[in-house]
Amino acid sequence: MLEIQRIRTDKDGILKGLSKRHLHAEETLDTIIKLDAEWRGAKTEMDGISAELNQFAKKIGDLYKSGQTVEANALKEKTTELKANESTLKTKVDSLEAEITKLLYTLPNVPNEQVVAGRDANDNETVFEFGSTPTFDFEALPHWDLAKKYDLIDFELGVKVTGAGFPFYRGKGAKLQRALISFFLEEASKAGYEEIQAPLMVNEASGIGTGQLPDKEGQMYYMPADDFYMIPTAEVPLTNIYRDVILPSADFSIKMTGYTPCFRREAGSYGKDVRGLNRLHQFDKVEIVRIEHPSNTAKALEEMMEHVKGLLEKLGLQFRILRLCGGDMGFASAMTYDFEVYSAAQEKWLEVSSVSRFDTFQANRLKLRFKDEDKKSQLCHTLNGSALALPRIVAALLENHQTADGVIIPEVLRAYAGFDKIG
RNA sequence: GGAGAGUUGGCAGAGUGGUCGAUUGCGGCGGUCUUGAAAACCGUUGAACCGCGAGGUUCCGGGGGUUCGAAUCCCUCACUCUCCGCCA
Repeated sequence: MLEIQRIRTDKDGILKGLSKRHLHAEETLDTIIKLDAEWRGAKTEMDGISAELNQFAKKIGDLYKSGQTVEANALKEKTTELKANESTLKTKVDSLEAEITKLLYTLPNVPNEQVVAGRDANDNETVFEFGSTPTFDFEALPHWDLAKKYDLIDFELGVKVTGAGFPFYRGKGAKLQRALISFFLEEASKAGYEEIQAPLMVNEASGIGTGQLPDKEGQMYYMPADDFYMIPTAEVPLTNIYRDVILPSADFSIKMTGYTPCFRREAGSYGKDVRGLNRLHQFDKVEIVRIEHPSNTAKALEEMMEHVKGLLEKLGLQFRILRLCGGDMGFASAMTYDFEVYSAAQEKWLEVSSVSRFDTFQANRLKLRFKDEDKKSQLCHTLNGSALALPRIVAALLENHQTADGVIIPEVLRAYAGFDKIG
């Protein structure tokens, strides 16, 4: 959520930023500014009346105590009208507040100055490339065929037991999952992230804190009996640890990592885009989350990208990094880098990680602040990224490291997996 | 699932209608003393909003009500804890 203060003072800057998302927010901003002015007027007036009423109450109390009942009763009558005015104003203030908040919720984050304008994925900028496309002297199979051939993943069984998008992993497939999770968590620990096991369901306040709610309910599984949401990413529970927290000094840098299954209801999409592991309702992911002083955000983002790069290099996967254009960025993001791995057998790029800075957008909703040198509360910055999401990594590993007689497991995974080849 | 008890400032914990944004202790910060530290002593220490400022308003789990006046009384919702039951 954008800060109202910022809208008051930097409307043009915000408009310019949002236009990179192809969002024309002038009308919304003007409405907010107008409502805010009304709100401040009504609030000031109401506060004045409250102050007056407080004075009366004090006087009446004193009069009663000194036995001057008649005078006290006379004063009481004077309060009636004031109370009515106060009540009217309160209604007005409350409804203005609600209206403003509702509008604020509709505005996405303002893109960073480095972000280019653009409409969709076609306008993203490639900022880094690594590796080369493997070539095969036999007919390379897509991962869903490899998964079947080596009995690694059973999609049909998932349909039977749960539904589409909930696969079973078995044998070496299951062990490969576990190996990847362990590898990712270990690497994150080595990089200084605290490993955390988080709940897989969260309450409504947490959903609002990180921006999934309101409005995007449909993307999450919801348990009405208990009013819980299944997490779409570990970002939600990890970041919400710091909801309503004021860090005591400006000297902090919080680095967390966690493995969780992630649950996405998703919508739309069909055909080969959702085939196999490309898009699932439940998948595994190791997430990294950082909470930083605003002056450290750029550096933190850089470090997170280096971390993810390192993982992909160690797995021997060809990848590229895209800086998303305004139109392709998530609602809460100020800047996002997507990591895509090339799938040789599918001949397409698969998104395996998304590293973003949110600046104060989440912190404002979370009320996550720190005390600066002047003991003033200031909003922190939040960042997060996948390091990494498993399914498409598995797809790429199977497809890119396949040979005519099996799939070679990357060196770094062998100790975790307990085998060096599938098949 | 059954029964009961709670929810107050970073923490602990007072406070049953006005002098309460709230006693006290711990912790934090500043100081005195000390070569330095500890101890002791003194002072200080919640958040949000409106206002150029002076200052004002709001917040004692959330919401509503009674009253001139509510942390305190009433209603309602949520959550937590204890005991019993069930259970990984």
